[in-house]
Amino acid sequence: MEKQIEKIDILRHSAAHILAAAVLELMPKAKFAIGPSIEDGFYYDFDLPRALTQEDLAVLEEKMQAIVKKNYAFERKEMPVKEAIELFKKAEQPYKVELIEDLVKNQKVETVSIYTSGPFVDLCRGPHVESTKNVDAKAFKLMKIAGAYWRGNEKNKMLQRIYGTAWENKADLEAYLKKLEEAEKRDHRRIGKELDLFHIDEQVGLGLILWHPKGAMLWRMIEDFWYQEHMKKGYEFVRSPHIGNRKLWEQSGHWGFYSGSMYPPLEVGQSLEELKAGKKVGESEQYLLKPMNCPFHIAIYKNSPHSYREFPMRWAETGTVYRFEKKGELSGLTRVRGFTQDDAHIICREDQVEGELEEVIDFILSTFKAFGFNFESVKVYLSLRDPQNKEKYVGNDEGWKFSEDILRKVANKKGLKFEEELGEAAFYGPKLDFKIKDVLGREWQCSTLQFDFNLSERFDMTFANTKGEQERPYMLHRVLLGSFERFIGLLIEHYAGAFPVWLAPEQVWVLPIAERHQEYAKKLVDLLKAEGIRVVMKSESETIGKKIRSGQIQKIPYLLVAGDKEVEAEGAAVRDRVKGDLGIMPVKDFVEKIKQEIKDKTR
RNA sequence: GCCUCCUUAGCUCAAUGGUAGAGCAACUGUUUUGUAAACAGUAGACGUUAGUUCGAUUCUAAUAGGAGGCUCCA
Repeated sequence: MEKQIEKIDILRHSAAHILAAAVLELMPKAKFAIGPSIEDGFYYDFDLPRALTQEDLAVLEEKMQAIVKKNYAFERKEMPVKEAIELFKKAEQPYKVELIEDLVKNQKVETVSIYTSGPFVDLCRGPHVESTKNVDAKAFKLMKIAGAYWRGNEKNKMLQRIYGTAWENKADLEAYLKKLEEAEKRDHRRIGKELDLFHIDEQVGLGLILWHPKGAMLWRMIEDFWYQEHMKKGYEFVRSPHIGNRKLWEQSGHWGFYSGSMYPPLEVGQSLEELKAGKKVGESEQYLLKPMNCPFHIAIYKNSPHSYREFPMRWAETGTVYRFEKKGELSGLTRVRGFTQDDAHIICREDQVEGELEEVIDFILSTFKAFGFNFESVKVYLSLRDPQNKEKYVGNDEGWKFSEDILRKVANKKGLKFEEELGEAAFYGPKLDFKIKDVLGREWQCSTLQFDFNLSERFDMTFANTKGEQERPYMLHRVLLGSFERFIGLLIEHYAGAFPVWLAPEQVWVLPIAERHQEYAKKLVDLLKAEGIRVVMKSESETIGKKIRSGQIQKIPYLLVAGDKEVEAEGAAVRDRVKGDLGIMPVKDFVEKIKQEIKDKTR
């Protein structure tokens, strides 16, 4: 079904045409590609005689405003294909000609529509606003210049893309710009620095995260929770090494499909000296840093014969994997080269698949909930095989049909609102992907539930069925968080660094007012520590106001002030991160309160 | 990897073709404090390498990192 076109999209698309008209004025030799509306704005791709600069953007904005003022009508004209091709050939617009030719080829169109606004003529399906004046000259802004490949293909020419934002009125534009500014403050890279959680060190290597004590504590809390939940759900834990023989990956098929994004093999069997001397050793072997955990779990399975009675087997591991992502693709914690998956493989019989899929979906939903992610902010995709492009996948058609159908069925049964995406499946099977948006609106895959009907074949996994015959099991691959790195990045942004008590690396600071309160403060600290609460003593010779300020900046859930009154009352003045001063509370009451909150994961 | 932009102290920022200035943080001392910044002092930086120039942090180029796109994302 076609998506309904919103009024604001029409406005944005019209703004894209106005931008193109401005570019035409600036560079009459410009060649035009495409210019759609997008979330919050629009873009237009150009092939230009020279590179655009920041100054050009300002000039183009002025030209756009002038075009708006001129009040050009957007005039639609239906035109036979031949005539349109002629028109754009004459205008030396090869990209438009190519677009029309493709429309003819793929959709068998006989006419195309052309929109004219003043001197600018464009191939366009429309619709548009009536006139350039319908676009508020004060409600759009050109944001940035970027490169983009023609038709999104790396092998094609890179065009220059101008991104803009457009709104119905000035107030909306300003609100949007303000929102961007606010989003920047929640950026996990910024908060990671402010709260001293992690850093990426040039000397260590790109995309490799160094976790500082507070960040590692956060990780620990998440991981502890993860283990607890898996125990409850009947999972067992396995562990596997960081490297493995290349043959393993050849057998799995990963080497054939994805060696390009693996770290190059380590040559093992020769010494460093021999390597330097260029000596090849006969029995040298190649080892790979593992880009995923599955072959190891399969090896564990294959170590002994299995019976149908053992199923389902649910084997989980927080396994660190390494993928050599292209440099330009790396981004903070969300796209890295070394990361720890909260992986699990479920090996089961055909009659168990559906139930297991359902249970994993429930597990995913409850996990998101535990971390405060509102499910509306999670996008779900059913990633299918592209039947046009079969060489990217293994396995037969029946297998694909069976596994795709069952995933769709279960997703529907669970009431998931999902979009289907062709060509996004793993090479060994279809999957359900759960993506969370970051502060800039980019979606990042976290959970994924993959139905694999191929690796068991490739690795010759078997079990004895009720008749004593050998049968192939099915295998589900799944992660809930995705990777700790990415998930923590998104979590930081979700909470803007103000983690709920159960996750906060430092839950309580104790702030003695004067020197004479140090001893009492120390007693408080010891008491809380004995209760398993993560507490820090702030004994610096600073004013109480200063200590409170830094506690607030560090987003510590509770600050306990200890002065004369508290010593007297054998309590602590509790300051809540959000509510402020709660007054003096008996220590026991506070311990009970915070322990309850930690247990309930409420705040 | 490709396109555009950015890189000054631990952090946030300033200035300049004639060897850099501040706030916070750090350190030392004084202060002993009542719910978002006590006072004084000390130490600390032009990403790297070339080029232009009498002289480069400033201009140019390369390189390394970073940001946003594109591509990719098992």
